[in-house]
Amino acid sequence: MSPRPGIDRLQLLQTAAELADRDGLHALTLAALAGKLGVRSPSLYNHVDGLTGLHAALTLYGLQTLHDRMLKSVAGRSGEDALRHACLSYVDFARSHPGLYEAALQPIRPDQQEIQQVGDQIVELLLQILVPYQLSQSEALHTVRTLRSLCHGFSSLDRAGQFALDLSLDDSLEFMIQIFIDGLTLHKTRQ
Amino acid sequence: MSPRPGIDRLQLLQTAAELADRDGLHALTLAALAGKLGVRSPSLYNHVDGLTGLHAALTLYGLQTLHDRMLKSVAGRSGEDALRHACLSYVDFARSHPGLYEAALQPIRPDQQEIQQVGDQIVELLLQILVPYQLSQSEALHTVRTLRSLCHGFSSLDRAGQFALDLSLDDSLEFMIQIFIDGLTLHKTRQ
DNA sequence: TTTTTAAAACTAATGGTATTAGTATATTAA
DNA sequence: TTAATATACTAATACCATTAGTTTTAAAAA
Repeated sequence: MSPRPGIDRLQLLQTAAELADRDGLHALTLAALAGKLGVRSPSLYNHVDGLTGLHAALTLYGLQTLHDRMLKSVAGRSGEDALRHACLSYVDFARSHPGLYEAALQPIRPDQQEIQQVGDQIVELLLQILVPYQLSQSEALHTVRTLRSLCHGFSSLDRAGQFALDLSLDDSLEFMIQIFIDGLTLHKTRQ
Repeated sequence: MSPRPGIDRLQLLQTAAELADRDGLHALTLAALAGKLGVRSPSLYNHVDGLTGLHAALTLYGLQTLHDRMLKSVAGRSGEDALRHACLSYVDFARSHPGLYEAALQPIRPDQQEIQQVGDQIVELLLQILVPYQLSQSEALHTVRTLRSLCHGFSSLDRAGQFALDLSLDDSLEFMIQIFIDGLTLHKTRQ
């Protein structure tokens, strides 16, 4: 045990995520976080390495949460069903935790290995789902990039208010997943 | 003519874009921009409405530039060829102007009509390209959302360093576009 | 040519932010 | 009861956006 309890790290991350979800990642300041935790800003430096460190911690926390959600949503499913639910859980997470999701996809530096690892876990989860499609290794990786682009692009554009038209978002999502699955199926049968 | 020339607005936007491209949008401060323009920060308030106004101006400028690039790249092309080049020019713009592109896709408020309009122009350009596919109106709009999600997601993940693996980005992009075209083709033939 | 005018530049000042240095405190372990 | 140490604190600095008020400058009017 520590000589003084201090702030719980998980509580710090959850509070930071709350602020980011409510007001946007840009509004997550050390001052605001400290205020909500009932502490002075400099005290936070005992737990995170400044604002940059807080962002990095949130990136990791967000990716871990995203991976967890996706993992649970595809448990017991396979094939198209798994693919569909992987996308749905991805988009659902981004929609329900916009600030944390934004933090999760902040640019990462090559030396941030722990973050890289969680990203790799997500890639491997998707690769696992794609096994039934019997793709070559490079094809599978291209497919994962396509899947991630689709889910991230949709989530990101939605949050940015770029889908302003009066047209169901859920229908669009179902449509695009189907286009992807059809494209992949056609690609496979052509070989 | 004005009673005093002052800073050229286009030059202001270009300089701001340069800074954003080089150091990231978050590093574009009024202080930095003023410094590069050889002027004091408060003077910028004669040209833009603070940092928020600068961001809004960059959003518009970025979207206009993106639309212009796409328009030129699909001139004289049609069908799959046009579709492919629309995606390629989109991703190319995002890659070569990361800061300006990031600004272009900042969240927009409903009252920013001029920005909305340019966004609509991009949507209409894509709808035009999709005419040969004879889609219903709602299908066409879902398709445009899919296209934009793919292009934005790919560009955004690329910039964020999420495509770390040693695998050709250009190959992934070509693969992704082909999956989309195949999926759309299959969707059409099924009706 | 001289005067007027208005936009654009400036200085000065304020408040908010991150960050660092150094000090006080509280809790565990000896 | 005391010593050690992680944590929180205050104080201070530097940078930033922003506002208010003043000065400058170039074009238009006289």
